[in-house]
Formats: sequence, structure tokens, C-alpha cells
Amino acid sequence: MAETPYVPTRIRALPSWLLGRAAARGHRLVADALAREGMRMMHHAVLSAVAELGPVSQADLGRSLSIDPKDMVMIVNDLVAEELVTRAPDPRDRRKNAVTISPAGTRTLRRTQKLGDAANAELTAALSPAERDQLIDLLTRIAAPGLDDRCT
Amino acid sequence: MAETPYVPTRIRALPSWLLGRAAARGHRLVADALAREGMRMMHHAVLSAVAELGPVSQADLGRSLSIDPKDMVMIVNDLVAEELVTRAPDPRDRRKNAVTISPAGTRTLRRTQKLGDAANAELTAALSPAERDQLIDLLTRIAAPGLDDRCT
DNA sequence: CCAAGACGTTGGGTGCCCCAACGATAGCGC
DNA sequence: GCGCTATCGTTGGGGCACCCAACGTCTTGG
Repeated sequence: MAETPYVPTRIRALPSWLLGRAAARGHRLVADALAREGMRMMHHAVLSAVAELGPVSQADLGRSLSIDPKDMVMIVNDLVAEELVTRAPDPRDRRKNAVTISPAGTRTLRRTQKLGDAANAELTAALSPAERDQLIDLLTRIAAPGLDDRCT
Repeated sequence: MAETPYVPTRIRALPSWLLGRAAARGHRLVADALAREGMRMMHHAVLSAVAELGPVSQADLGRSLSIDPKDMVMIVNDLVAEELVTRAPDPRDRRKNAVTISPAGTRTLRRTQKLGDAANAELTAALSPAERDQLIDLLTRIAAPGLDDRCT
């Protein structure tokens, strides 16, 4: 019974289905890896974004990462509770909360980034480096349809 | 302000992140398309699998599509309620429920398959046919890590 | 000064995934 | 024949990601 009665070809050939399966595996691998540091995927992503963008509002973070404002509130709450970031009102726009990474956050981020990279390496273990780059290229063009990245 | 402050490079380069974003978009496109027939993604997948595999037990369906038995119960319940499939005890193994597609199910499947294909075409609109095939190949190898398909 | 809009926050809702348990049934060794 | 083990369908609970709607606070532009 080792031979799994495999995925019907009709469904298997659908990019949407494959994306779902691959994303599920990726999520599982990364989440399990980060769990060893008590970190969750979204929290790691936000922490990484804060580190790159510097003091930034929650709304900007949400737009950058496509995270719902509702979820962002709780993620930042958690990160603040763990003292990985600080949340202070922006003096120039008192509606905004300037989120800034802390030294402890920087240290944690260094560890979680290693774990995340390792998990992604395992995820793409079946691919050559060139194929991995191509996958990233294809996915980038699929994930953001109308929006071209202008960050160069 | 129209220029979105875009995804931090650190996160954007992670296959796991891109897979999540791309899968979310694919799910949204396909789900919206199928909703016009009152069908959900998983239901469509199960219906399609039943059509291909013929009378099949729920457990086999679950293994084929990586669907949790718990969800499978409700999916089949829904499909039975809509009279798209029939669920009858297998005389050869009375533990099993033989799920079979009905004529109405076949007709519905024809329509939903068109909708699903169209949604997938939109999903991969930014890709050339060759790139689309390559994406499918890469995703297939990523989604199923240890399991090689021998049905080639 | 007032209307429009953005920001953070709270609330509710859906879909997919995973784990644990249970009665009923089948296959196996003895 | 008789346990033992395993599978099947089913039920239950929980977590995470995603989405929509509303509200008070605050900024901005007319």
C-alpha cells in the first residue's frame, strides 16, 4: 500500500491546487522551524519587515506584507509583550504607531532568520539553485498580478 | 502615496512567503469563480476526483487529495445533499462508503471545471505557456517531497 | 471650520489544517 | 473459532490565515 492512489490528473494539473499544496508544506516547514524559537511565521515576517523598514506604522506594515489590520494589532501586541519591538505614538502624526525593533528583537531575528532560511532550503531541496531562482521569479509574477515592483 | 512601500526583500525572497501569497490569490480567484455555481474549491476537487476514480471510499479520496477525514465527511455530506454524488455502503467492505458521481454531478462538474480552468488561466496570465508548464513542474516537485510519482 | 479620509482597534465570520477519540468492521495469526 | 491489530467513517475540539464591517481618534484639504 505504499503506492498512494495518486492525485487525479485533472486536479493535479491546476496551478491553484499545486500552489495550495506547496504553500501548505512550506508553511508547515517554516512554522515548525520557527516554533523552536517560540516564533510564528507572521510574527517573524513583521519583525523582519520592521528591521528593514525602520520605524514604521502598522498600516504600512500591513500593506507591505498583505496582513489584515486586525491581525497586525495582535501580532504587534505579541511582539511588544516579548519586548522584541516597541510601539510609540508618532509625534508627527498622532494617528500612527511607530513600530521599532529592539536590540532583543534584532538578536531574535538573527536566529529566526537562520531557521527560516533552513526551512526554505528544505522546502526547495528537490530544486537546483537555478530552478529555485526561476521558481521565485515565476511566483513573484503570479503573486502580484497588476503590481510591478519598482524597488529595484 | 500610490507607490506601495513594498515587501521587504528579506521576506520577498522566501519561497515559503511567495507560495503563501500566490496560493492566497489562486484560492481567491478559483473560489470566486466557483461560487457562481454555488461550489466551493474542496467540493469541486472531490467531485472531480470521484469522476476520475469512479466509486471510491472517502478515505481514499482523503489520501488522494490530502483532505482531512473530518472535512471529507462534511464535503461528501454537502455533495450528497445537492445530489451530485451518492454514498452507499461498499458490500465488499462494509466499513467503506462507496462514493459515486451522479449524472447531475457530471453536469455540474463540466461547468465548474470550465470556471476553474478559467480562474487558473487568469492566475497564470502573466506567464507564457512554457513558463506555466515549468511552474507546474517545479511546484509538483516541491509539493510532494519524498513521494515520486511513478505514474509518468 | 468642516467634511473626507487615514489610523488603530474591536468584533464577527470562513476556510483549511491537525490531533484525538469512538463504534463498527475487516484481516491476520493462532 | 478467537483475539489482536488495523482501517473506516464519524464526531469533537483547536489553531492559523484571511476577509469584511464598524467605531473613535486624528490629520488633511477645501
